[in-house]
Amino acid sequence: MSEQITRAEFEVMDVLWAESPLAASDVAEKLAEHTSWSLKTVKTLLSRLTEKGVVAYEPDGRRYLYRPILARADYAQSATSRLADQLFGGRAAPLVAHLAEQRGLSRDDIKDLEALLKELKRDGE
Amino acid sequence: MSEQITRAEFEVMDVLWAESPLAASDVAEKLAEHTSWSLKTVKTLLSRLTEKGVVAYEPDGRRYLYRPILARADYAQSATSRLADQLFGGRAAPLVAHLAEQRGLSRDDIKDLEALLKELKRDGE
DNA sequence: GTCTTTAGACTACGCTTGTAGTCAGATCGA
DNA sequence: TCGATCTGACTACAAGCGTAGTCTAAAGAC
Repeated sequence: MSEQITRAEFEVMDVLWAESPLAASDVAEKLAEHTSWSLKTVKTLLSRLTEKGVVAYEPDGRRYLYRPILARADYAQSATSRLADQLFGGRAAPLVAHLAEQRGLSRDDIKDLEALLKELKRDGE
Repeated sequence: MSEQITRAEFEVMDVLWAESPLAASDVAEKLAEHTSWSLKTVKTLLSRLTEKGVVAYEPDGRRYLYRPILARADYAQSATSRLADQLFGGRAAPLVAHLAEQRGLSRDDIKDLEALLKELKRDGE
């Protein structure tokens, strides 16, 4: 269902995922911290996102407040799946292996993963 | 360094990663198994990939043989990292959690991951 | 009540991407 | 040797994307 979200659009979504609803100017302000996009640009991106059905807006006086429809977790899941399918035949282990190889996993990462695995094993039985 | 590889370009790379060097017609033939791209399309994609510096070619009679310069593992690593950074703050565990939640992990996946973790722990000490 | 500001609507424009088409030279088959 | 064929080089073109600009109506400043 959900159409492609582009890089620029993702940045906007990420702001909305962190806090919503927000007016276009608020989104632009947050984005200004790490981009140099004009308010116009941000508004265009918001329009495209609403066209794509992943952001909704409601009137608030003479402006709109925007909020995500697509949840971050859903987006994360589909993006992760796509990557796993494309590159690793859908398997998780080689994916983690690549992450580990490139940057190493912290002790905490390993602990989290172990806990996760334990839980998965319990569920699987 | 490596520029963006698009979806269509990735399909071409995937063929070359599986077997190389190949002539354009061979690549097109393999791709025909799951796409309906014309030979022309495939050639355009190969040209763009060589422009991007991720594919090299050598003359072979009156045609070229293409081979990947960018290794599959390198691409996989950078794509995986990008995803992890974008969506999971660079952490592996939540990434795996998402994969697991959506599709479950097979017993083999879990075994592989456990082995990988054991190894990582050993290395870390 | 006019002037300025601010919001959204609509438009723009060059670059990238997906998907080819045309042209010209080399080669092959007869 | 002469056309058919195959290859690469170059060109095309619409849709998507990054990045705004203009137009217009409403609201606030005085």
